[in-house]
Amino acid sequence: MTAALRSAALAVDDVGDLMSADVQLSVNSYDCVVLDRRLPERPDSVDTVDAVVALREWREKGREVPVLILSALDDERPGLLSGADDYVIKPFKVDVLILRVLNLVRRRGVGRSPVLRYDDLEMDTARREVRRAGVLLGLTAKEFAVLEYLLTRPEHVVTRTELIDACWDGDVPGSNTVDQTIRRLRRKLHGSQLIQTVPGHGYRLSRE
Amino acid sequence: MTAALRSAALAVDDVGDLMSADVQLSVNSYDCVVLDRRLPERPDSVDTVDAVVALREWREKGREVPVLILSALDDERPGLLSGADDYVIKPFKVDVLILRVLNLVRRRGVGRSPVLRYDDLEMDTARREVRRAGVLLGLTAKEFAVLEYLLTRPEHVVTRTELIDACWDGDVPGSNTVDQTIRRLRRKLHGSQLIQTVPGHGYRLSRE
DNA sequence: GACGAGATGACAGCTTGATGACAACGTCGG
DNA sequence: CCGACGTTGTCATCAAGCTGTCATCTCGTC
Repeated sequence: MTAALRSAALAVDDVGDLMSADVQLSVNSYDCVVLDRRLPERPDSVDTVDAVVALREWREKGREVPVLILSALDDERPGLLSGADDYVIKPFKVDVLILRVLNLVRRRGVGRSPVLRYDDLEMDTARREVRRAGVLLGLTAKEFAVLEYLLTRPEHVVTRTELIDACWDGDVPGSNTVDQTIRRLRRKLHGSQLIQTVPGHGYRLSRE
Repeated sequence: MTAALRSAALAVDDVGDLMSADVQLSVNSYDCVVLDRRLPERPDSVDTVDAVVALREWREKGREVPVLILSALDDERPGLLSGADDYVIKPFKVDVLILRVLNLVRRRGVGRSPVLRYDDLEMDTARREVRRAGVLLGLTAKEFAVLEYLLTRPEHVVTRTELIDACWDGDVPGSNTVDQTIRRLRRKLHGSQLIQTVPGHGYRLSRE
C-alpha cells in the first residue's frame, strides 16, 4: 500500500502501531492519515485496539489532519462518527485508495472562489457577498447585479443603457431607476466616492 | 445538445466562449466538461482558438474536471494528449455523446468520497445517512438530494433552477416546491441557520 | 439667471419567500 | 383489496422589504 501511494507521487511515512503514529503526528505535519481500524497499540504488543478510539482522542487534542479509515466489511458503524473524513471498506482496489487520498488532500485547499476586487471592495460572486474593508454589506439583488457589472469594468465609464441591458431583463424601467440603485449602492458604501458620476455619460468605478 | 443532455437527467450549464467557461469552472464544481475544439475566446470575439490550448492551461492550474472534446474529423491528433479524458469526432449521434458523458461522470464517481461534511453535518452518500452532531436525521429522498447538492457546493449560492436541474428529473415542479423542500430540511435541521436564503438568488449552505 | 442632468427623499405596489394546510400519489402491511 | 402512512407537489395567505416612480432639490454650465 505504501508503495502504491508512493507511485502516485505521494510522500509516505509508514508506521506499524498507534503510539508511533502519535509520535509522528506530533513531530511532522501531514496532509492526510490513512488509518487501519485494527492496529496494535504499541510496537511490541500483539493484541489490537480500535483505531477509532485513538482517532477520537486525536480530535479532542485538536489534531485536524484529514483521516481516512480502512474498515473491514463486518465492522459495525464506520469511523465517521469519530471524526474520520472518509473510509474505505476492505477489500478495496489500491487505485480507489489512491483516488480517495488525493481527493482528501485536494479538498484541503478548498474555499477558493472567484473574487472581484477593487480598492477595498471585495465581491465574492459565488457566495454572493460583498465586503468593504472586510465589513459585510447587505446588498439587494439589483444592487448586487449593478455593482458586479461595474466591478468587471473598473475605471470604465458605463452608460445607463448598458447597465439596463446587463441587469434588467425585458421590462425597461423608467428614467431614473438606475440612478436610484446607484444611490442606494453609494449609501451602503458609506459615502466613499468609489462610484463616480460622469455627467452626460454614466457612471464609473474609480478611486477619487 | 444541451437539451439532449438534460433529457438524460444531467444538469447542464451552457456557455459560448472560453472565458465564460473558465469563470463557470471557478464558480461551480462540475462532474464533466464538454468542450468544442474551436471556440471563441471571449463573449464577443469572432475568431476562434483551439480549446486544447485552454485545456492544457486548466490542467496546469490544477483543474481536474473530466473533459470530453468535440473534435472535427480533419483535426490532427485529438485532444487526448493535452489532458482530455475522452473525445468524440464530429459529426456524431447525440446518443453517443450522452453515453460517453455518462461514462465519464460514472468513472469519476468511483473516486469520489462517500462522505460529505459541513460544520456538524455529516452525509454518508453510500449509506444514505445524514447526521447532525452525530444524531441521525430521517430525510426523505428529495430532502436528501437537495442537501447533497448543497453539500457539494458549500458556501456557494445555489439557485432554484439549479436545484431543480439537479434534483428533479423531467417534470418541472411548480414555483415554490423547492422552497417547501428547503423548509422541511430546515425543520429537520432543528432551527439551525445552516441553510440561508439569499434574496433574489437562491439558497446557500453557510455557518452563522 | 435659466436650464438640464443628476441627487435626494418619500412612498406605494408588488415581488419574494415563509408558512401552514391539504390533496394526490405510492408504499407497505394486514 | 383495503386502509394507514409517509412523501411530495400545489395552493392560499401573510409579512417584509425590494424596486420603480414621482416630486423636489442641487449643482454645474452656458
